[in-house]
Amino acid sequence: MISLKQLRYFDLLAATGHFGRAAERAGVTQPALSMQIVSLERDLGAALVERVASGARLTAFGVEVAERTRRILAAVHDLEALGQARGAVLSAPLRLGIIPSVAPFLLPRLLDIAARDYPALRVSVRESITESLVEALVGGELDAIIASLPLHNAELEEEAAFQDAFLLVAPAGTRHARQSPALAELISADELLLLEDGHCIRDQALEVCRAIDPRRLRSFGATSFSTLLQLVAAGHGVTLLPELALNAGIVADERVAVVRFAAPDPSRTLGVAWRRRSPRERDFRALVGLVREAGAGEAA
Amino acid sequence: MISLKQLRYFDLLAATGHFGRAAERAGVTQPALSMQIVSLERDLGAALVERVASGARLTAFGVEVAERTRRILAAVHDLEALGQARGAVLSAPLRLGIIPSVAPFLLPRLLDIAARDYPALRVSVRESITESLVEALVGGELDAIIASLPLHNAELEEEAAFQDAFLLVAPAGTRHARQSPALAELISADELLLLEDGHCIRDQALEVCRAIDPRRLRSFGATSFSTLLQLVAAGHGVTLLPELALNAGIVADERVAVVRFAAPDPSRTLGVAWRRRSPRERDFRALVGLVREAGAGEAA
DNA sequence: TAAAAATACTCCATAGGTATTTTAT
DNA sequence: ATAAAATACCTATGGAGTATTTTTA
Repeated sequence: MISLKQLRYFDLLAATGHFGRAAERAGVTQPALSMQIVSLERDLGAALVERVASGARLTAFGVEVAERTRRILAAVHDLEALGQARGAVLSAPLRLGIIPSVAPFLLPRLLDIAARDYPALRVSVRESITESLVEALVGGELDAIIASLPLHNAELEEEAAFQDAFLLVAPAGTRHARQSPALAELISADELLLLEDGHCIRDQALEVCRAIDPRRLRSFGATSFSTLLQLVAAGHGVTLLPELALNAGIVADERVAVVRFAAPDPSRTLGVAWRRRSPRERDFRALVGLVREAGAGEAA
Repeated sequence: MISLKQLRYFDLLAATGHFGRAAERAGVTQPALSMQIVSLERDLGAALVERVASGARLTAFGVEVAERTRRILAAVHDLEALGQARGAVLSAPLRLGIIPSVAPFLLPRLLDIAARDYPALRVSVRESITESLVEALVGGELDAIIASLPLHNAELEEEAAFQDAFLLVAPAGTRHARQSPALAELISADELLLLEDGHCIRDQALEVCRAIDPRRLRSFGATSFSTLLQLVAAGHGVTLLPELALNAGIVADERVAVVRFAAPDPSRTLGVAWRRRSPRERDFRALVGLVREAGAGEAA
């Protein structure tokens, strides 16, 4: 009969790939963990890991079991949180994920507002691209994430906080800088500068510039807006910048001009997502309010 | 620390409402089960049941925990099934749900076909309305259900098997019986006879007869097509019958006429649904094939 | 008063610890 | 030869059994 102990140990083993380190993180000795893994393999009727000299390597079956294990442990985690959820709103520690194109501009104000309204709240933040945030969220490593919505994931629930418009940033004096309102159709593939692959804002920008064939883009991608702005200032092309970033004052270079697109101006929806049936839904809805206030504050 | 043992016992307690009977079903003594429930309550920090003279009554918190518990146990059940899933297709016992408006006409042929193609398969069937089938499916009591799709449930995956057309059944000689092709708009609320509330086919029939205000319907509802047909034969009104039922030969009364609607004739989609990430997806897709064959056989 | 659950206690299965051996590179 | 996991063996926690008491309608 399968036990949660087996699953907890196996989850750590899958994460570390090493019996000894998994045991250490579980707070037990290596043989204790080994025995539970063996018993889990017996219960499931197949090997979960391949024992190699460097440690443990998941079998294909093990990968499948590890994923299910994470979901089960996340559900148990939520069940345990259910008891505590009946305390004050946003009082329990919050493990928050946030995408890189938002984090530097929203987090400072968000944390200020949170500290003001919910002084007891302790927030730990992970910054990463949407894909890995969603994975961590579903796997129970995070409680909620701030990202561009919708995420199209049936296991998640989400609520929009505010709209973030895209603005065109071009070298001062060029035709794009004079254009008003800017037309996304006029941007060509060889002048558009974007963040590297994986950033949702890259895909969104390409969505805005429908005429561009993604394969014709320059192959490199920047890792930050600052880099992009430096490239634009040096005359290497144009880029799209979310209003959120602009309002945070990251454009302070006379060599670049910022142009608003014609209405309806392209924008993305920023908001909060969490696991369906998380007992902390009340917390997360309150968080949406904070994000909205932080976003509005930046936009003001 | 929460254990599956606690959850398994609590699930039985929630189902029986009685410590003694839950213990019996768990195969342990009453004190053993009681202690696990107490320890679960301690872990969750609140009472799950109210101890009354007649047994145990779930608290509001307990109801919430019971629902989560069922989901967790279903996920664990699926995990355990993962090991066995690598046997032959449709070889493990199948707990199948099926709606009443389909069961009597499809099941005989379906079971014949299954016995022919998968002699090792053991099927246990539960017949009930969609709502309770879905609940049982999500809770892990059933492996798959045959129902009218789509079910609009994010936790389920589904595949259509075949279309089942609606036919009009009217007393022979009346205007409806002469009408060809039949017009759903000509049916009035006081002559339409339907199954009782909860049967999906009732809602589907009302969907077909858009002009009818459901509140103006006769308040009673029949519990079977046979009853409906008797009523129609006796001249009490008309009803809609799925082609599946007709082909099973349940209309053998000269006093009633069956009329096909004009193209595009109204129909419902029948198919199979199962829990997302069930390891037996391969089984269920094979089942869809059987259902399709059984449905086509009836339609021939 | 009767049915049901909690408590008291006893026992044993098993999880986990330490020490050691086996395995793989 | 070395790191890692399995095995052997011992201990102790706690899950489960029986007997009994307490609770509640």
